[in-house]
Amino acid sequence: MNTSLRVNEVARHFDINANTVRHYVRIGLLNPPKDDSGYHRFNATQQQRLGFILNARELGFTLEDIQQLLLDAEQGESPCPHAREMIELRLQQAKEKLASLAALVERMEQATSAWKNIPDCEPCGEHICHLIEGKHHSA
Amino acid sequence: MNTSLRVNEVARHFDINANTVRHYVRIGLLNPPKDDSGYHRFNATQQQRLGFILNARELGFTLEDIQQLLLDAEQGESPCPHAREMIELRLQQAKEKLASLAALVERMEQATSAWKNIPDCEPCGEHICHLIEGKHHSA
DNA sequence: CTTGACCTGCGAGCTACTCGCAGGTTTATT
DNA sequence: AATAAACCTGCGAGTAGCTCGCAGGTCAAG
Repeated sequence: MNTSLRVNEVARHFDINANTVRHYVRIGLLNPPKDDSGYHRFNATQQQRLGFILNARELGFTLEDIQQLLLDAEQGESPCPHAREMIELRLQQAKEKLASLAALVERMEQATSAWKNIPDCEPCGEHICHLIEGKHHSA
Repeated sequence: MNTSLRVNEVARHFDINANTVRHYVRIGLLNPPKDDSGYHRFNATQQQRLGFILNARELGFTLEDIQQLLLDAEQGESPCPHAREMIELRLQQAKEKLASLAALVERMEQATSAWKNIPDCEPCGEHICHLIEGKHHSA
């Protein structure tokens, strides 16, 4: 666990894209020191940080949220209160998104179903595509 | 219907943000001619186009999809075959997104529920946030 | 000492807007 | 007619979270 990995190695270890790791470094979520060749080196602390980031991401936190939690911990404060607040907000947002996405799927299914009984339109200059412009999804 | 509206007027008419209209102009979805003062003017054709765009958007087509459909119609071909193909793909993608989002909401709800019985952690240097790093969401 | 495989950080691009801004247009007031 | 205020314009840049491409650096083998 005291090994110091390079970007590609740590990415393989966590089974993620190396570019994702580079992205987290770029935006400051990770701060791996550089070696003599100028390559980023991920020690145990940075590896733990990355593990934390991936866990938090799985729970719907944004990268900015995660940055805040890491900052809390660095400054010796418990990140838990923030985590509890944040997940409540993110959960609510996720539910809203879920609802609107479900509504979209519903609209799409109704449209495809209705389109089965409608022939293709010939371009007549009056409409662009009567399938899409039709009234069948406004009722 | 033969009125020629400016950006803000047409936006109000369709109840959308004027910047959205400008965006569509910028990416070429709309091609309103300019008047003597250099302002975009939306005639009946452009207004119909915008209406079509909004309808298609409601059905889950991407702006690129919509561009293709408009191109079909401009070239005198029926856009319907493309529309049928596209909506099938977009529907499938929307369903996948819906499933993963539902799974996320499920994980978040389980986590918040589990966290109710766990006190805040004090920073001890061993972990970053035991709520997030805990095993309760990997089981 | 050179070939080649592998790796690096960084710039730019992706979706569909949304915001801010310098500056042009129009209208009301002096 | 001049001017100030209100309104509107197009365009540059920013948003989330990656993902890709690329010029160039590193390193072991021959």
